[in-house]
Amino acid sequence: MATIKDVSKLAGVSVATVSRYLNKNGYVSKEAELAIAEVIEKLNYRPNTIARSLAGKKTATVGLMVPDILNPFFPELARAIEDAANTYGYTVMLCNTDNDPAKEQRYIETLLHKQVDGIIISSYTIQPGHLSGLQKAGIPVVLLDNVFSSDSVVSLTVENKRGGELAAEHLLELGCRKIAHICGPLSITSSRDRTAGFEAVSAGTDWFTPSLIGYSDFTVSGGYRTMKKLLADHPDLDGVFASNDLMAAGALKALSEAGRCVPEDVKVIGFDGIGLEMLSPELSTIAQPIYELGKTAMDVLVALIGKETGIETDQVFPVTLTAKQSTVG
Amino acid sequence: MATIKDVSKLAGVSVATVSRYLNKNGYVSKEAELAIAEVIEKLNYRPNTIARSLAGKKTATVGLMVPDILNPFFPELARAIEDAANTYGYTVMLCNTDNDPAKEQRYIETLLHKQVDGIIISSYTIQPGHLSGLQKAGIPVVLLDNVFSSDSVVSLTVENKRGGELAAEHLLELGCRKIAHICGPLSITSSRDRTAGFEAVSAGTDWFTPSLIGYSDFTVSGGYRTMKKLLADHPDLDGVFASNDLMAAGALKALSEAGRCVPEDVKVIGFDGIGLEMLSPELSTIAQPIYELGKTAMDVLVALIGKETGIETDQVFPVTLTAKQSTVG
DNA sequence: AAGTTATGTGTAACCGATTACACATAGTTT
DNA sequence: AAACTATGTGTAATCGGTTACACATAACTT
Repeated sequence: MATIKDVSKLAGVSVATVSRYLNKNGYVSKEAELAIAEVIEKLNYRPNTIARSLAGKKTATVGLMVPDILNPFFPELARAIEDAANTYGYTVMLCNTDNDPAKEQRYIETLLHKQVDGIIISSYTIQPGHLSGLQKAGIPVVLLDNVFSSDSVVSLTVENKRGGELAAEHLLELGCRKIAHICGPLSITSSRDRTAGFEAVSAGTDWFTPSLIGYSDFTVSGGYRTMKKLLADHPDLDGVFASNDLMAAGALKALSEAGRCVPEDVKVIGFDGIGLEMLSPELSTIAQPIYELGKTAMDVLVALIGKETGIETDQVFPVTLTAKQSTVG
Repeated sequence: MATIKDVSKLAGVSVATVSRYLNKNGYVSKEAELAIAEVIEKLNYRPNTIARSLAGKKTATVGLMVPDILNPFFPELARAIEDAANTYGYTVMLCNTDNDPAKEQRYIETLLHKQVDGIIISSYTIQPGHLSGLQKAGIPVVLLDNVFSSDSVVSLTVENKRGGELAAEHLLELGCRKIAHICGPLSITSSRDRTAGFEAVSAGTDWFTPSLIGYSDFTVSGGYRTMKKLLADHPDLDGVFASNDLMAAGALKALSEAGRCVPEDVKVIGFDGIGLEMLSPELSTIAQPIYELGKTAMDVLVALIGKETGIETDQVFPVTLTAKQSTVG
């Protein structure tokens, strides 16, 4: 593989001039430019990224840490981030953390020593203290769905509480008079907020009782089990709001097995807006702008890497009601 | 961040000795060892991966190219590969190619210049010629689901044809007497093989006719549309084999909308074995050992990177029938 | 006792880029 | 005409490691 030296020799200039040409900084004469361009073409020369990183301190690589790429929410996010990264000339390193703080720490260390230019973290378990190594090294971080303000850490979230309200309101408007709620892990802020939104709307109604809230874990099987229990306790329920789409899908399955028709007997709405087009009936949901979240995360990260100032440290994105067959038939 | 020089100075030895200590090659005395270990601990020193790569030609990074991480097959693969990579101390760069040869080429170039140690490619469109740059640079490649023998390129596939046979046999054994087939893109070898397996079993029967085969595209909506058409042409069909699980899920949806009960009226089986636990009824499938495929891909890649010899260039993995509600109730 | 072999260490070249600095020349100001 | 400024280029240090090679000493061989 050709090096910058080969190019400089063949083009009859110094490596400095070639480097200036490549990076478009400093002066380079028209003649030199042409000569270099020609040689580069001829040798099919591409600068060695590793050497460039060592000298220039930039790797054009970002880390993406997600709990588990198997959860369909994260491929959507990853895809958006990868697309955006691509347009900026960045490459993405994928890290599955399993929400295991030890694994998270190991990956942060690894990414730190691989000198990624920035990191996007989606994690329920991360704590401000875990990021101190990155802060010290001046590596920018964008946090998804986990807010803790701090310099050089930007957080992106959605209107989780408003989403919970929207879901409850939607079911009420459709005539539901006994709405159950499958809530996610209480350790997760956004999960708590969604439930809070639901409660804000339901708590005042005559049908509401705390046992209509079933606690679950954001998985399909968890939603399935919790739905079964709710059905046993409240056979007359006519609406269900699950704090994420996977649990909602599990609820649909439990309802179908129990012989309930959706949406005729029971209306179901989820949260997230992941593309679960295989479901029948199709799932109504409170959709997050997942692609936009991912893209913005990357945009912001690139801005931080470029030491731009005036970046909002906390951005909250709107959610939108997407009514499908599971509520409106 | 501390460098090897800092360590060598504080420990009172040369950088060479520290390097030998770090890489466990060459001789290092007990005293030196202890002194170095102590200093490393004290400075919390970690070797700079970039510098190490530049000098040592190894980046401990591998590229993973997949068509689209949004297709649930690929997160499963990615997860397996990432887990395996992790145990070897490798990091994974994720690339979505969209089966676009130009994008593929760009990514190969990028990975080449980022000097990844190896690449795992899952692609329907890749051609032997596209890999010549990698071959020339001596970067090992493992190909998934796309066979073309060549040195330093290992291919991993599954018994696609046998899977098609298994699916057809399974439906026949369950009493189906008119089985439709939703086949995938004919441009994809494994897709053709699955269909060939189905045909091998069905072609001899009295009910078989070519119009029972519907052509589709490996997506949920494609499976849905094709199922509708098949139902219109053959209202009396009582079994469906789809060449992948996504199309099978689409078929289930179409059947449900058409008022057909699965598996009572129609039995459905897919192919792949991706975890579609949200479906009701749960989907029977011809399962590929996806996790094992991914893990093996990484194992083989590491072996190739280590210049091990005697690696089988073509490995074919078995498939297994997983009977669930969509065929056996 | 001389010749090997094993052990241990340091110097300096090298990987392939970037960039500070020195220097030269041409074009503008005063 | 002297003094600047803008343009253009090359030398060499630097990034932070690895490793070939030279050299020294200790431990075995015969």
